[in-house]
Amino acid sequence: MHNVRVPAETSTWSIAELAAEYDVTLRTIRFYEDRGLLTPERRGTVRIYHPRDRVRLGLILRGKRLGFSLDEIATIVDMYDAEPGEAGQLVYLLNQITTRRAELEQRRQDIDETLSELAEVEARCQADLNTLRNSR
Amino acid sequence: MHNVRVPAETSTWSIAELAAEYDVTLRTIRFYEDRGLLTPERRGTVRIYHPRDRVRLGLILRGKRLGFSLDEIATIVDMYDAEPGEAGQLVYLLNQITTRRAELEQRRQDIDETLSELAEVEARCQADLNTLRNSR
DNA sequence: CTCGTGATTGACGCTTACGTAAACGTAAAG
DNA sequence: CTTTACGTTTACGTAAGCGTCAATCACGAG
Repeated sequence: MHNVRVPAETSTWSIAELAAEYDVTLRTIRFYEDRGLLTPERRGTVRIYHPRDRVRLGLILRGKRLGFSLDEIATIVDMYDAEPGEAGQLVYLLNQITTRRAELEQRRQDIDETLSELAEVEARCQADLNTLRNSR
Repeated sequence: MHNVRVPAETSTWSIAELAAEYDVTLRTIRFYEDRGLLTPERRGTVRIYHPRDRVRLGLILRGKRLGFSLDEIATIVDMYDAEPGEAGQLVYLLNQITTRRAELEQRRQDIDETLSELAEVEARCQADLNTLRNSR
């Protein structure tokens, strides 16, 4: 038997478990740590990932899907668990948010345009297919 | 005076004009040609860009904003001016469209999630700022 | 003719985001 | 004890997407 462990309290993950869950390689996860995006606990030399790390990995991958660079993703993700801090920090954060929001809205517009254009192409294809079928 | 040319019929552009309009470098435009994304006319050795090329450049840059690779962009952009062709081609195109649509809708969902989370962070920031102001 | 402007083709460099060994440690199972 | 599974660091390799010279034409103005 394969010794299917059902840990009493799995609020931590190994690097392999996280990799499997998000379908990335170990290399990728270690690389993100190298870039300061993840900071897992160390038990000896072994990495232990906590819920916080898991959430951040999800955010990182979503950022990637949106076409942000890892540097950009770093500033975005760090906004999520920023300490209250002083007024200057807060104002900086608010400005960052405004900037990112503008970018995201631009992207959404790009998506909507592309989707409607794809719909046109699709309609043309369907029409051409029908023409082919009728001329047979 | 700077000899502001107002050509009687500007349905073509130089590489510099296109670069200025889309705010990219000449190198970038030539690179896209190298990758088969643009195919300008040649007058001697000089590149002449027609409306078709201009449109394609716009599509390419939009694709980049959406985080697609140049290879992916190539297949997308080529769908736009695909010849009617035979049934197999049309079916292939329709499948491509389905795939791209799914990707785009995933991205839009990513964007919406990110936007609403940014709104939360923003609210927290504003609240913290108010707290700071009141405790002064 | 000469100069300035704008174009061309190499060709090498650089950053990002990992892939891919190589060489090694550790702990449980057989 | 040896194997197996899983983890580690170090380090070189690579593909994409341009940046950045350098050397060279072509042409209109003066």
